[in-house]
Amino acid sequence: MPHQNNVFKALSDVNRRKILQLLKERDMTAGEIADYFDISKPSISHHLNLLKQAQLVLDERQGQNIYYSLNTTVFQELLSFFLNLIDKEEAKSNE
Amino acid sequence: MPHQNNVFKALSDVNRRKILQLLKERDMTAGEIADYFDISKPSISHHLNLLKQAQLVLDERQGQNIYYSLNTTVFQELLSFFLNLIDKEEAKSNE
DNA sequence: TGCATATTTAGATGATTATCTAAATATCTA
DNA sequence: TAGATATTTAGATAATCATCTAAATATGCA
Repeated sequence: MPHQNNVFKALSDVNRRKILQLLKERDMTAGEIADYFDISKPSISHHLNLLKQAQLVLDERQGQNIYYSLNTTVFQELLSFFLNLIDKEEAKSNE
Repeated sequence: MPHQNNVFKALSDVNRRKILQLLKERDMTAGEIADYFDISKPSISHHLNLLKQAQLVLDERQGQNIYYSLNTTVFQELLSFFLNLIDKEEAKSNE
């Protein structure tokens, strides 16, 4: 159960959202991910760490590489957040 | 069509998310909203402005008051963002 | 063991951001 | 029009954050 604030903070950076989009297609190593960006590897590592703290991604070492993948569990929570806002709104307009 | 980055930045602050939760229940004036917080009115005004730029809220002046309300249109976009991530993930696991 | 590769950690720096107080603007009403 | 109320704007400050380089850690392999 990640702190909701961590999740939204993690999503507030365009590079981190781009990482999520990449991982949507397939699991990737930190190095592979870094190749898609113009920023340094330590910066990518920093972003991956924030995504990990938010539990938006999972990591698993395989030899020298660390593979990152999406953790969709937390996305379910996010969906609930937004659906809740919208549902209440619709309920209100039906009053 | 707000810039996606504005939307996520707007959601990245706990006070702004709390404002959205308040507006979920009913439309409120800037002053009424401020009463729910320990921070100054100018700070609340700043947060409302960011939410407005992200088009997450709408504002309408009525006399001396300015009423704020949720704008659910943009939430639909956000839902699409997350549903898209989850859908692709499920597609991948069905391969 | 020693070297190469992959990744992270440490520490510094510049940019962005949340917050404040003071002042300005808008509206209402006597 | 003058004073009161509601809200925003301006400008300053402290905290947070994204980024960098250099160094440390982890693993694989000859």
